[in-house]
Amino acid sequence: MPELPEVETTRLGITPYILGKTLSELVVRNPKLRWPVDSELPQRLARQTVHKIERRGKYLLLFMDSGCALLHLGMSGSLRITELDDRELRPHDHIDWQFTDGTVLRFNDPRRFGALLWTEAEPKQHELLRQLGPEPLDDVFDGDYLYNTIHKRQALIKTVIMDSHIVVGVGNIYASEALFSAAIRPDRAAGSLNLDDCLRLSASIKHVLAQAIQQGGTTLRDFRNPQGKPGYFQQQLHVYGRADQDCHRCGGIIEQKTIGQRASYFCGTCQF
DNA sequence: AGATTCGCCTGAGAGC
DNA sequence: TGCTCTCAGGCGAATC
Repeated sequence: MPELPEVETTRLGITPYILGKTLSELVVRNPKLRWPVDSELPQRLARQTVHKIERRGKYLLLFMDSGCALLHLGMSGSLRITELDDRELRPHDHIDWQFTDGTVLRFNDPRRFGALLWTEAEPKQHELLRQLGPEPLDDVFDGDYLYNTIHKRQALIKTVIMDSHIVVGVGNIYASEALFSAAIRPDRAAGSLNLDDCLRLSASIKHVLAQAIQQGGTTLRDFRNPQGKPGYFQQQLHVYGRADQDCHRCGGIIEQKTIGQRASYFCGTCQF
């Protein structure tokens, strides 16, 4: 389930293989993703070159000659690098980016919550990106920002830090981990956090995400980087998926609770 | 406006 | 073995 670190790992993984390369053909085997892939996209993209690959939140931005492709992995999507003579399609290999040198970027997405969109305008003005909050690793995301943004909110803090309008890229796994790291219970009202709480929490979010990127992301079931290697961050998860196990910090028992219809994990002893 | 719920999907795992 | 049921989850849309 790709969150920001997995998307960033993917970006870093594909960049050396496709940057500066020219697309010979975009093959769309199944256009039925979260939004249908524009049937004219293959024709439009043919012979265009990849000039830059950026990330905004969990969106990958592939800057081409006449516009920008927005790629979202949803929750089960992945990209892998292969070659044109690789005829062994796996189930759910929906899209191939075939480049003139024989390199293929292959998009696989069993649950089809992912997306491939195209914009010829400034991509950050795109409907889906315009509303997004700051990048968690940017300096503008800090304790002051967090406090000012959430101190009147009644919603639960875990729900709020997962809201992409507040800050992008914090999914279910890292939300639990960051709150553990900051010693804040996930079911506190966001507005009950004081400035010091917000300083710790913003720092924890940055720390957890940066660590996860460094480890190549988290592999729970099936995440692989574009070269097929798993991530290693799951080896240092403190609470996620550890219900009834002992707390690494205080020896208490990790609890599981549904918050905002999502499984949440925390230590009731050392998170307040 | 903010909070909450829904819907899109399929694979994995549990239970029978 | 094989069927059915439940759960997982990003996030926009719809609803309260």
